[in-house]
Amino acid sequence: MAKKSTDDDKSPRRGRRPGPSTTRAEILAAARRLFGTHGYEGTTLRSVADAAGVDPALVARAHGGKDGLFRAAVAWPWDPAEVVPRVAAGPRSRAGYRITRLVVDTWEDPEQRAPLLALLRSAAVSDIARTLLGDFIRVEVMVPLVRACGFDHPELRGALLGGQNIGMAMARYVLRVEPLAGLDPDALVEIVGAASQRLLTVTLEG
Amino acid sequence: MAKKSTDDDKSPRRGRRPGPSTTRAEILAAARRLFGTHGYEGTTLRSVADAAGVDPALVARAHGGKDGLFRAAVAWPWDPAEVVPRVAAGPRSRAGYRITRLVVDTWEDPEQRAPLLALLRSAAVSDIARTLLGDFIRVEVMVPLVRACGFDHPELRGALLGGQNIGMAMARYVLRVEPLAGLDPDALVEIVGAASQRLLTVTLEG
DNA sequence: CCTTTAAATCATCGTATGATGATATTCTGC
DNA sequence: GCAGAATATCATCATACGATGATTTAAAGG
Repeated sequence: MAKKSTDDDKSPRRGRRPGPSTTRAEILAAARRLFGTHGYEGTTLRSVADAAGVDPALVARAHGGKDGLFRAAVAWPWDPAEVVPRVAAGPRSRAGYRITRLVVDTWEDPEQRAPLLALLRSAAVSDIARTLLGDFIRVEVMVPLVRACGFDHPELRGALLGGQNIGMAMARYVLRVEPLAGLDPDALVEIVGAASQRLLTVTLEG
Repeated sequence: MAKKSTDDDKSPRRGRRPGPSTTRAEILAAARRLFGTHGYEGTTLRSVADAAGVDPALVARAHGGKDGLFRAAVAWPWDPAEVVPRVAAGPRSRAGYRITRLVVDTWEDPEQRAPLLALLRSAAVSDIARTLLGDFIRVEVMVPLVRACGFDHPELRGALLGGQNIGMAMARYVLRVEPLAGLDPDALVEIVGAASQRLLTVTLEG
């Protein structure tokens, strides 16, 4: 059936394509989508290749193997060094709401949701994901945020806040439990923000 | 190390063993351990066979394939029909604490922790796990508990509570973020219980 | 007893996965 | 304009996985 390659081509022609190449970025985008949907183990290099419309070997090499591809796919969407001081600024009595707002806004942006989902979905099996998630709480965002807001026991409160947000994300975006999954983001911030505020201010013995 | 045996090494002898067989239960125990450590995809039937000291084919068949083995491994450790009314009994002002106590007690029992870990670690990739976890919130425990305690919006509050507890478990038992991971269980109940109580009593518009 | 059923291993089968060497094409620096 | 780096596919490779048919041994039931 395939004769002349008028346009019904089936053979993608062997070497490099003319013009500037955006393939690496497309591979990354496809990987982000698939890692976010199926997690680390559930995503194969071949499925990424399919989604990106390229040869599997290219996917395997372009970012340095599957691990490298995953690392690149879950790179943090914003810079904590910039975000933490900005969110910490403001009245302490609303700090829980501001932190929750940050988390919910990030999740609600479809662009940023994929890497977070990938991280969450892979925390079970991938040491990389587990380390990144742990650092998100301990080192990058949660604990520094609590500390910057001037609350005591920043490590414990940061861990509690991190858990709170991870659980909310699991229920809303992974398990999709209704009516939580369909709840208006502002209402969600209101509710979870109040709970977070309590975690920040409740007295801790010791 | 090895028991004294005349034919001391390699050949496990072909057919059924004399005496009553506990192998099915041992396979299940090994599976629970491994699913809890590595999740669904990260656990292979061969690794379970190794851990149980048994032929892989036996593992594959004994509980009806990998799916059947997983289902058996994460069977719920207690009967919701008995537990829900018991926890619901008592003053509403302490309901959040009692619910948290139930969850923490379950997680702190090493026997019961493995299946919960397996569920949590596999929620990303396994439809079975996702369904079971969702039903835990929606149908079996959380929502019924909120309803039995007589609070309004039981679906939403149950989902929020479920998320709260899942997040706490992720941070404490999967990511093992300190000092949350090392926190005394009673102190944990005190803190998370307060947050849960708030989720039960905060006013929800609509 | 003797037949049936359950328990256990062995030997594969088909498939999928991540990786890599080989090769073809295009772009870039000099 | 040409050497070399960057892009892209093709063709495999070794490995690992879950499943299953075949066979052997022990228990159970009449």
